[in-house]
Amino acid sequence: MAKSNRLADEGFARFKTYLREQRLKSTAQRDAIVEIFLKGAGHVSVEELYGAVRKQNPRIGYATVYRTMKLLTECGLADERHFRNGEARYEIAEKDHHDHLICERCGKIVEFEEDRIEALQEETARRLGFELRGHKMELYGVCLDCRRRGREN
Amino acid sequence: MAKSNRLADEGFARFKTYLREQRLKSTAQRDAIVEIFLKGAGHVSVEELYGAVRKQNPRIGYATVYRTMKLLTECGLADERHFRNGEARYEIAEKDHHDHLICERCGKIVEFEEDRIEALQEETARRLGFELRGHKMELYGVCLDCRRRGREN
DNA sequence: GTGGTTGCAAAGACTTTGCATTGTT
DNA sequence: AACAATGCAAAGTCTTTGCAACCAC
Repeated sequence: MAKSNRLADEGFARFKTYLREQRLKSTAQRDAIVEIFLKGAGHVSVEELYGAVRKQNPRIGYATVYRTMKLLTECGLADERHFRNGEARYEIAEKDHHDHLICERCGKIVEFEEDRIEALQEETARRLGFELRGHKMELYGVCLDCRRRGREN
Repeated sequence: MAKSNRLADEGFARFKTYLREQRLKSTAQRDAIVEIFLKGAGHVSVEELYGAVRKQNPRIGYATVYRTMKLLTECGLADERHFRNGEARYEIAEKDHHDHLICERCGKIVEFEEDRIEALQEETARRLGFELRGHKMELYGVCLDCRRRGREN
């Protein structure tokens, strides 16, 4: 455990720098939350994060998780997203943009990127008089495993 | 007023049929909500709908609006969506699919469709082993009016 | 008359906030 | 020591649900 990966470490460092710049304080709680978030698979709900963080440090409240995720979002390390039901989920904001493909049966979320789609989005926005700033695209379908599983039964 | 348009009338008829099929009852409240929803511009929040419906019939509660919108969603006449903040907004489910282009400044929502993007989505899903069932795409940017307004100030 | 429907208010899910206490700097 | 951060619980949103009165069929 405590396996480190470059992305998480860079993110962590960036978070620390952000705190210093803003004259905010480093605390064990923030460290724990940010570390777990950055090492996680992404697309975490606050509840999941709270659960994971609590295993490491049971003296942490929901409010702190919410407040820390807001911080992370402000400093650009996390993106807040609302899938299907409107519950907030956070994902690591990575340099390279990607979109989501979601299985309607098992809930699996696969990330992908497709430059040809991005180009067409840009073109479409311009055609309609908009200056494109960002986008959100989610494809919903049924994954291979679930289709296979369906046939077995 | 009471201007009718074909789409709204068709939708209304379809709703009535659905009620009959399910052995549910027609009520003044349901009629009012569905009528206002179908004649509206789309992308209504429950709150907006509640406000509009109340002008016509003040004896209507929030619960009824929620329940009726759920009915409309079940019978395929409305789509429930969660934009930016997770609050539910409903739009008329039309035959032909479209996506959304949203102005980050004024909140204006423009609908568009772009077959080339849809084709690429299909292709992408297949490539990743998914059977595509649907999608959601939102482009965010700044509209012409807002850019113009920005320059004036 | 029967059984679905309504409005209200209460309860739920998720998130934010107030405040005394705790912890960083 | 100053003051931000925390945990808790209370308050806030948005949405759902329980229930007696009500209304469509």
